[in-house]
Amino acid sequence: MPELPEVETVRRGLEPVMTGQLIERAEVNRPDLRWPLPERMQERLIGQSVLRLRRRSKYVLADLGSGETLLIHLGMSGRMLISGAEVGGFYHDHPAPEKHDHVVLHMGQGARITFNDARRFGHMDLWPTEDMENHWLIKSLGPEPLGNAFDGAYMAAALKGKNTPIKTALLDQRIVSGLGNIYVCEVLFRAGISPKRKAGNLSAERAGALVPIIRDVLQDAIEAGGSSLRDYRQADGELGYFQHTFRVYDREGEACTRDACGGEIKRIVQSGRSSFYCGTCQR
DNA sequence: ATGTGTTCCTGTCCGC
DNA sequence: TGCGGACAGGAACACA
Repeated sequence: MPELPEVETVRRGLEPVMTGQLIERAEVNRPDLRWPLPERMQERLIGQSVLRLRRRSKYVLADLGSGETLLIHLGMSGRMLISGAEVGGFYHDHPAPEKHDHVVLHMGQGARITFNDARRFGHMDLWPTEDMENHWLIKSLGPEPLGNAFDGAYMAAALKGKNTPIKTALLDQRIVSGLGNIYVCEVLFRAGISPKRKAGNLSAERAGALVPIIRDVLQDAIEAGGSSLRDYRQADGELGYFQHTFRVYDREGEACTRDACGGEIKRIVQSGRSSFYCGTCQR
């Protein structure tokens, strides 16, 4: 699930129970996530205050009073659960422990944050705050799609000469960071560009036109996530999963929703991932 | 340097 | 109802 909008929703949901609060205790049930968790993680977390919660690409970054930053990546199946606190105006009691609860943070005021990740593609790390941009997972990330450095000129230059399909290029976090499989499909649909088109074959105009579309798609999804946080009425305090309707993703065989198109949504596999697109209006 | 395929894990769903 | 295979929102890594 977690692409940039979901990660941002998780960050916003964690903010009230983390920012300005103390980590009183940390449980590590399984240290072997995608990579081993950092040495002495519990000790380095215990007693630390959370100064601020940030997001870079699909990473949540919690700056601690110790001068270290806790990096959180959700991978494919990572979930964050808040309990012992109000979420969206509703108090969520502590649930029974579940199978893949790998890390549990016990915060001040009795709140608890549980990181659950069945596939264990997620990760956590601790790294000096001042050196965060040099963290090995962060340093080669491309620009933030919602930031100022990401503009039409940049996009055109980044795609120029690329032989790879545009679908693959937009998934490449070095080109632009934060998009995943779902939102790349949605972006290409809105742009009317076939996922099979070679990135370098796009005109500078069409490449540049991707920028406001990418921003809109992400912004819309973040807003949908925000409203799901506001109206939190689910049984648990799980963050980041919100019902969002997609125009093409997972709609193989359905009719294209673009006015007067009448095409059919197709699915192909590109570099091992499904691409959904309209064969008629995406060129 | 680039582009492509494989790999890490578990869970779910679909057809036989 | 069981079983095998495909597939899942990520991304590093090994290889041509």
